[in-house]
Amino acid sequence: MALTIYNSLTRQKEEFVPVEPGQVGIYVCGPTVYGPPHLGHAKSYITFDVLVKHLRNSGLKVRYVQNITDVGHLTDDADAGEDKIQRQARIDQVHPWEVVDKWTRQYMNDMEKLHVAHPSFYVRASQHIGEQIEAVQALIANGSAYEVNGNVYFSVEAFPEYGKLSGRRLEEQKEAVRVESRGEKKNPRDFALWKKAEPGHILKWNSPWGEGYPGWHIECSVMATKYLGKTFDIHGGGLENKFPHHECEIAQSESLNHAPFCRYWVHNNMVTVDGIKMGKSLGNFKTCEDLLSRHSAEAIRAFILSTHYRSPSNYTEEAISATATGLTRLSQLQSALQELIEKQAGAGSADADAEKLCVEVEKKIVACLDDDLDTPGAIAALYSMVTDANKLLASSSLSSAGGQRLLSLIQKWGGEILGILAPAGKASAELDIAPVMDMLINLRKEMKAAKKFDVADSIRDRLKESGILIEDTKEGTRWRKA
RNA sequence: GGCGGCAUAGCCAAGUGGUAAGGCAAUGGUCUGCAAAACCAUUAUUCAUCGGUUCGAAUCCGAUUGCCGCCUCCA
Repeated sequence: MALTIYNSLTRQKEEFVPVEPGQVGIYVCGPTVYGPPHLGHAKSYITFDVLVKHLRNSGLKVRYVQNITDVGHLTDDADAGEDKIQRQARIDQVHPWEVVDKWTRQYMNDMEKLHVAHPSFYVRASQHIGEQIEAVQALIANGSAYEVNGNVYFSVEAFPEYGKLSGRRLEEQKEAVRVESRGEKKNPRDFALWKKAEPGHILKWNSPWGEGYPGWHIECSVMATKYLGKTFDIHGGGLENKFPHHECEIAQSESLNHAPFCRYWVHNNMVTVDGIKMGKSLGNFKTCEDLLSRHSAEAIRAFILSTHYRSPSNYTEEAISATATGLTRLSQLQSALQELIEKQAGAGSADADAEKLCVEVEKKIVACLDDDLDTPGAIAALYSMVTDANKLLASSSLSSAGGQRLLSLIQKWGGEILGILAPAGKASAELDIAPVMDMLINLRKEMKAAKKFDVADSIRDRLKESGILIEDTKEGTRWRKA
């Protein structure tokens, strides 16, 4: 069984074969750090988080590199516009590096809260200025680029395959672009490799062409090939980056290295809110911080992963709430299994069934993830396993060992890999309310014995109002947080 | 205008030629003093519409309608 993944470059699903057997190099476009991380970031990075975890679980050694774009870049790829970071710095009246630092930290914080594992390492555009300058020089030297007035442009006509990723034909594009936008470029589709710093521009570096800063696309080409090789396995990112960003990356890299840049292009789809594009100008974008204040990380992940990565996720409050409700079945099972394990139940006749169930479910989950990262399918497999596990549990013929087997399975896939199951028992570290709860539960038990059900119900109702649920079972009363 | 994607039950969502996964919501039942949780059962003769290919199509092809994204920064 091996991974099959949809390759945007060939527009079909392909069996994944790494350049180096047993090893995977993956590069994912990270955020430009000038504002709060939002649900769109979450979709992208949760997707690649699961991909990487799945690859590692499959026995592959993965080097996962993600960039942090901390060099401004213009709001407009033509010659107008302002550096995004600098603009934010002006608005906040701080130094650009303060903007960069603040949002880098926020990004990493949010990702950690969302159980998105750290990449193998992050790379920063600002720390690879030298390499970028060298790449631009080499491109000029081999005739792929030219300098005009301190700006350097890549000449798309020097790369006949330009457009192969996005399906845009250069000839068709020419007509569409208005002549007046051409400026000093030889071809209006030429894109900047190096920009001259206008007066007042703060984030700038010395270069053979004077003070300036690197163009938008060159950082990814340089950093990806530096750490992963001239031809590496997977390049990931959001769909909206397919053109022009990724198209330009291919043009630069392949003109420079004369080797295929990346074998598999993986693009995740977008997030909409109530059916409409999420965007700053529309004022409907959901930040991770805001979402995390109202929903668990597990619910957010489950919401994202319950839609295939190549389909758009439509955020509605109703949808994410329903997802969260569904998730309680999984955590209920986890608690029930832990209870069984603590009881140290002896050999059970259902253990063989549990083992069989685990083998089947794991096989199914792996098959789903291997099939172009079908996370909705994997979650469905996990859910139907919950029903079966509950049946085994209800049969009272499961031993602690059998319970442990089931528990390990849901913790591995639900917890570690998909990240939709919170580890149990981590709650209430601040204050141990267990003794208080014991007291209340005993009191309620006495009331029930005395047939004072109104009092017993009142205790239960009031606890519910405080966010604690009381459940009477044959083994006694238990409680949990709502 | 160019490029790409999507339309599956009240809602979310799989399905990649062999006769519609899973979740939420709802209803009935078992259990319970009553609940909760759990389990059982029911909920799409049908996959936007119209044609075509095929023994057979939600799945392939064509047309139509609607929605979304990209083409300017964006995950």
